[in-house]
Amino acid sequence: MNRIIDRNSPLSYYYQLKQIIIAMIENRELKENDRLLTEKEFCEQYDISRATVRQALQELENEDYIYKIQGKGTFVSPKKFQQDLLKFYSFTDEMKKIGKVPVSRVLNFKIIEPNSKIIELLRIQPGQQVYEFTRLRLADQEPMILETTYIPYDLFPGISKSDLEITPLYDLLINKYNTIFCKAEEMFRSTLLKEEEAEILGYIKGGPAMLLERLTYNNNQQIIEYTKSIARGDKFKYHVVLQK
Amino acid sequence: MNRIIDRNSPLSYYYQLKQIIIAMIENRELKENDRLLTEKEFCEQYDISRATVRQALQELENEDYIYKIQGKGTFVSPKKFQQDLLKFYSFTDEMKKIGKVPVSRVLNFKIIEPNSKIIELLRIQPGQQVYEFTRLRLADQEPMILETTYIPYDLFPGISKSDLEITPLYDLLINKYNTIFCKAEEMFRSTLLKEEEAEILGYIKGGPAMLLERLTYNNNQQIIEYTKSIARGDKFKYHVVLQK
DNA sequence: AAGTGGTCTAGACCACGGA
DNA sequence: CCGTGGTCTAGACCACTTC
Repeated sequence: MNRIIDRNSPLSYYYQLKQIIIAMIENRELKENDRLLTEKEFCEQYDISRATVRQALQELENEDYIYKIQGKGTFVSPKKFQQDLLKFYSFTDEMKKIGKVPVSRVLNFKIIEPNSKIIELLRIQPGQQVYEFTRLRLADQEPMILETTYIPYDLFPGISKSDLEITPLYDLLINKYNTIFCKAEEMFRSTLLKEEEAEILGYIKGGPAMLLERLTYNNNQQIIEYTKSIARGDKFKYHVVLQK
Repeated sequence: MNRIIDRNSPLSYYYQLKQIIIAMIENRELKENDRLLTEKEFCEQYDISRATVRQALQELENEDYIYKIQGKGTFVSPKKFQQDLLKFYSFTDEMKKIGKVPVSRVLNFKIIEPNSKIIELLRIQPGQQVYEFTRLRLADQEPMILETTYIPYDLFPGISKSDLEITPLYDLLINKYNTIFCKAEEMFRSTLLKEEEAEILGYIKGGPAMLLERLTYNNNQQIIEYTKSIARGDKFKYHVVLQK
């Protein structure tokens, strides 16, 4: 990435400036809430007019890369969408919200050669290894959800069972592996509890249950996680708000 | 709404122009895909500079009120979110997508004094009447979903059973009553089919089912619909994508 | 008072679409 | 070709924050 405006480029100046600033944010040269150059400084440094600088900054603000405070300056946005996305799926937060104490037990932790269904879902090559682990989520010591997760080994080498027991999965991927979550896809179906599921969840065989499948993507559009969950139908509900 | 820029107003010119244009769109003086004045014409008509006009139009484009086509002009956006919102819930569209023929049968149509649960959900006053009707949705003649809907009578006086049989509900509310859909809230749970539900849906008692509840809001934040649905668990799945 | 972003002007040239 | 929106300049004054 050239850190100057190319006067012969077919790309507009404001667009080139945007790309320069985005690159600095994604390279971590600029971190969350860091202050950018002032508009005047951008004008001088890149020898462009203030209107051009303002167009670049305005678009970056619209795209949530930065925020502006009059009289103070322009700053790098915290990654709010990623937070929202994770909050959306956070068993821990949801349970705390309704005053329950969340606990997660790792029942099973393996590194395996996946079957063809998992290979297809994770979009990996045959022969690539994946983590497979099953977690039981409890609220106030009552079993709620049984989750089995598949994660490509190559993307996150060196995760151990004890990592999972200590640290929430998403915290691990974000902090240890610098992962950025960009997209998630989730599917719900109703089903009936099988005997072994009923036993683990402490509920009756044939009881109502929600079957959830989740695919999570990073900022390179790679699939970083596939999780299949069984949630107790008497305890679990799903709420969506759609608003402009 | 004054259709001139007030030079003494504390409001900025571009903001005043935005409000003028929004008012024209919401008054239906400008309809979907109508062309607006050109930027030059706005400059002349309101005696402001082109940069000011462009700021107003840029923000309106960001807010999806308008779209611009270089060389052609600026146009009023179709109400895409409303379409998306409805598409999201449109049984008809979903079935067509997978090549099934959707049919809807109105099993029951009444105007009632609602019970306290419905009064609370619809946020109406005791004594106000509501429509209550039950529809069975079929795909290729196979029963899929059983929906019971409650709608405040006062907001939409004069709906008849035959209206519902002829016209999709949302088309009726949009076109006959000029309703604008702004927000919807939906809740899912797993449950087991009761005997009478199983009979209507042509499935086994105790079979898996999805219980859906939906609240729909108009642009005045009034609740215009509460629907409780039972969907066959073996036929129905729900898919969500979250993306920045 | 000095420095920041917010608004606004008057003017220029370019790229695209249509007659 | 002309009219449209797209980009860019150089400069002005205002409102807000900090010192």
